[in-house]
Amino acid sequence: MAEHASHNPKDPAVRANTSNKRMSPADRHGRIQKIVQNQGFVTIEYLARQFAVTPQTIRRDINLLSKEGLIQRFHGGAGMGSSTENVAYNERKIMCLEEKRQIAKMAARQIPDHVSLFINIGTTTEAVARALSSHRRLTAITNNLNVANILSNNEQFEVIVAGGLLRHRDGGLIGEATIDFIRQFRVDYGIIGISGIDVDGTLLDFDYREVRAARAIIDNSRKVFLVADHTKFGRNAMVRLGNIEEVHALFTDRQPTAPLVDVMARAEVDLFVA
Amino acid sequence: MAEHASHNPKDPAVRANTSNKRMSPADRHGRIQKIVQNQGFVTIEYLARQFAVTPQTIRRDINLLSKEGLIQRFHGGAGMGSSTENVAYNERKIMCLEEKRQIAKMAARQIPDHVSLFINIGTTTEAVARALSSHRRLTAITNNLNVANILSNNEQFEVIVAGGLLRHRDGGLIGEATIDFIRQFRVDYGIIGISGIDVDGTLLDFDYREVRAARAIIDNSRKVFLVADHTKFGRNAMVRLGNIEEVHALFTDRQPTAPLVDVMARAEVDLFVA
DNA sequence: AGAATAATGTTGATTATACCACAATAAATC
DNA sequence: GATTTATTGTGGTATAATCAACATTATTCT
Repeated sequence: MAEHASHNPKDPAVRANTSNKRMSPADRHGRIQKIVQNQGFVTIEYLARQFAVTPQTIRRDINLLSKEGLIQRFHGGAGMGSSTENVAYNERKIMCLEEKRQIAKMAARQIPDHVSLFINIGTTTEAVARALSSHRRLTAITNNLNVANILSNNEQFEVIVAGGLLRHRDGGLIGEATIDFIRQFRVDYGIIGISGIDVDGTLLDFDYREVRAARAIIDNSRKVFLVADHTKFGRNAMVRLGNIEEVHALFTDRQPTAPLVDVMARAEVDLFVA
Repeated sequence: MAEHASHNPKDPAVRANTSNKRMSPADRHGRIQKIVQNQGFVTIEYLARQFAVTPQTIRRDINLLSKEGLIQRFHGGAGMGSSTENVAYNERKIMCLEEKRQIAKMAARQIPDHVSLFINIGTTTEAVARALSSHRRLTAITNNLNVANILSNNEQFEVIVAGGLLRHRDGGLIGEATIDFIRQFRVDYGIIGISGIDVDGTLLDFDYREVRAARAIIDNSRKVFLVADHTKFGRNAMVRLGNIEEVHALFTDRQPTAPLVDVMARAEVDLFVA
């Protein structure tokens, strides 16, 4: 009755490659993980043939492994997670990626070697961390796990992670413990992002806990750099962080509106446009 | 008589990728190929977002490129042409990996839902974190960035990262700040790994800063679980962490030597062997 | 051995992706 | 500037992959 011969476990042509006995699920999981790591990407069909089981079983395995973060699940197959390669982080928020890269590059150029700095939460600040990769002997304190991972690739950097509650969404660390931790330091440069900048220069964000962390960074940095792409201009958010007058330089990708430029000029805030 | 000017590959790519203007198809093809080569596998959705075009356009690109044999087409995405078709089964040192999985699974079974726990540095403790993935509503404090990443995949978990100096090698957080941070909490379960266990039950490690963190975890946990594979038995390391009498349970993959079992029995340390 | 448990296979409904043909847009040529 | 050509977007439809539930088979435990 076995019409689907290709999936029949008893078919000698498709039996497991090391032994004719069915291997345990745990063994299979380990081998799947290894295959995925070697190949980069494999289809479910391929794995089903390799282990002489139905695709459904492989799907269950892959669901499990991806739940544990060991591999990444795709439609029709599985690929490497971000365990060994630092390639993939949150794929969702890579809008304006190129703009952010330009902004970050520009900001990194204004930061010398051998300095200490804060870097807080935000995709743009993450871009700055990447742009700093060829700097030398930096000491960086961050409440962003992605930034920590990026910077830790450079052996020369001393990376200090601020403790606190981990926000699942973006790897940000927040809470009272984070604030207290940040307050222990006083650094040369503070790199902060922002969710919105009002026309009068008010800096706005959505999460008050993140604002408090940013506040602590501003208060404990000798120079403060604000990085923000043009979508942040005029954008409204709930929580007030402060005013743009408090920062020393704004890095962005488009000329801000005239009123904002006026405010910045009066407060002697440097403006860098990519 | 412009015959096939549009597909001319010699046409110099003058359009910069930085501009928000739409890039030429040829440029996009080149960049897609590069991205695929770097990442190993990317989804069509991802590429569509990257280039701000519809998935359909990406599909046309991928069909073209795969027709030329430059990349390989998959359901939902594209990957590298697998130049190395050989499914070389490499080293067998995943043995330890598999054993760690077993140990971790066993330990996870002894941990209820809705509890708080410390998890410290070590590959075995990372395995425990993975094994905990289907638990519910755990609060975990860790000084291991990998553990933090693993646990943050579960939305139900409250993950607290202990601050401190980041060790590049393994993503561990160490230093005085880490100790102070850990001391702020008192949790139900402490999960610790170890580099060596002497025959008399002395727990040993290599890095004194890591030992101090583990010490703090033991002192502030109501129950302490030690996870260690059999390679740790009798292995020597420099720094003394404490004695096995201080832990409540040992999870391992092989029966320890008789003297050690005696010590554990006297101190009423539970022994779990996978 | 027999019962309990875990793992796998099977099926049909559901969802996601792919394809096709044509309309709309942008670039290029005259 | 109008026309031609290439390129991309937009539906509708086909196909593949996923999921959920249950039946079946291995495995484990007493």
